[in-house]
Amino acid sequence: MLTHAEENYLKVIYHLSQTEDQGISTNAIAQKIDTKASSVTDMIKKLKEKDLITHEKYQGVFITQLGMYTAKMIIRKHRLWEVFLVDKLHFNWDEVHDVAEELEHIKSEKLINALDAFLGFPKEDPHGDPIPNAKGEIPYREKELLTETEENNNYMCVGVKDTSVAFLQYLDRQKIALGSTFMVLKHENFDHSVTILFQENELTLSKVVAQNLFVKKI
Amino acid sequence: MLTHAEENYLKVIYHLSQTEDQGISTNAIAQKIDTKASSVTDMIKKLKEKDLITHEKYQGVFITQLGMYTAKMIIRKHRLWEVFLVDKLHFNWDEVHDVAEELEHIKSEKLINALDAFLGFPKEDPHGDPIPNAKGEIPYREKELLTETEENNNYMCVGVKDTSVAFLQYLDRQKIALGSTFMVLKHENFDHSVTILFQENELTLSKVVAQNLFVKKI
DNA sequence: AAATATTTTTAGATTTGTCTAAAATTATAA
DNA sequence: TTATAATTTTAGACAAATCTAAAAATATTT
Repeated sequence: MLTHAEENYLKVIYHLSQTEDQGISTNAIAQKIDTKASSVTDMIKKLKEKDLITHEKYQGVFITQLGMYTAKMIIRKHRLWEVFLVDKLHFNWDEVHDVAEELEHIKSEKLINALDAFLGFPKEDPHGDPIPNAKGEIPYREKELLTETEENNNYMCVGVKDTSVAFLQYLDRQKIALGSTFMVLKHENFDHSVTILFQENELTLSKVVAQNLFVKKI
Repeated sequence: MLTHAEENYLKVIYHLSQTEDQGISTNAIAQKIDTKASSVTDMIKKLKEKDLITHEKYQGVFITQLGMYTAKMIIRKHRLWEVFLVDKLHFNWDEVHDVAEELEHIKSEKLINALDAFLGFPKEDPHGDPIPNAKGEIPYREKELLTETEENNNYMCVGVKDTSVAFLQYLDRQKIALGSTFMVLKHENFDHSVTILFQENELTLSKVVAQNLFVKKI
């Protein structure tokens, strides 16, 4: 059984491992958890002791199979609770993160599987991120960044890379939500902005925005 | 902001205060929390510092107005989550306590009020205990113990005093649930058992059972 | 009312998770 | 390739919540 702190570290190590085939550095973890490197070193010892990660002094952290499965169960809980908050309690997608960070630590397999069924076995959370199933399998969904799209093709918005309140509220103001469809009109070479035809209007999205919107060709 | 431990102590002190107009003794708290008296003394200092209780050395604990309100908000959360588990996730009434003990510590006023609305502003939890509203008001419901009833009158089961798994499963086996109706046939003087006419059968309930069943005359 | 028992508090220790400051190691640069 | 910089670990400290053992206060009993 893991403490809340151990679960939070493990989740961060899992996410960092997704885009890193080297060992994860102590500093990288410290930065994500917003803590000091010395605290991370201490926690590394505890997670290693529980066979969730491997670690040699000064060599970075690798997550084990057990660690990956455990992390995916935490992520499963987080994302299912987010769906609950949005679908059932009518939270906005920018309001769910902090509450889900607390709810993800509730320890009851029966609870989370019953919640999954109650929600209709959703495949994605309110930000378009995939929800691991009870076995730890993560459903694949085709998607690409708006920056990678082709002009004069139609796309549907299927996810956000940045899930910050600021970005989500920006999208709300532009009336862009998951499921929104549009045509890509022009990739501007100069500033890498993307102009789309959305709800009968031309809308220009900056590079930063385009780099954080996942879309799918339709 | 309170820690989980502080909330658990406060809840226990609140419950003990309901049936005690003296100060609550250190030992009484220790017994309920299943901890040592010395640990209780330490925690008393913390709760006193936060103005949730008053306490003079060796004199027992009294809960303050702030303490009562705070405790009722925790109980509100506990009972609303129990309703959610039973009504929405189809938990049995004997399976909800431990999970609700965890869920009651989730800190979000918006969450708990949205949950209240989602559940249709229930007045009672799955054991018939009243749910404080957002202001801390506790709805009153007429009820008496089965031991106090009159022969040849009709009653409805409206709550349980003992919420242990053993008692709840016993009631399940007898097919007695909240809302069940029956006629009280006989109070047996010898052993204080109560015989009822329930679903066309005579059923004799022991003194222990009758002392823990809340009913209402219909 | 003094002796005994019980309750409560204090003192000091332990575990978890954090910190600062210093030491050890690795990486970078002149 | 040595000097410098950055990273990582260790050492020691602290707060929260717990414990045991002993001391202090209160309650009970003869």
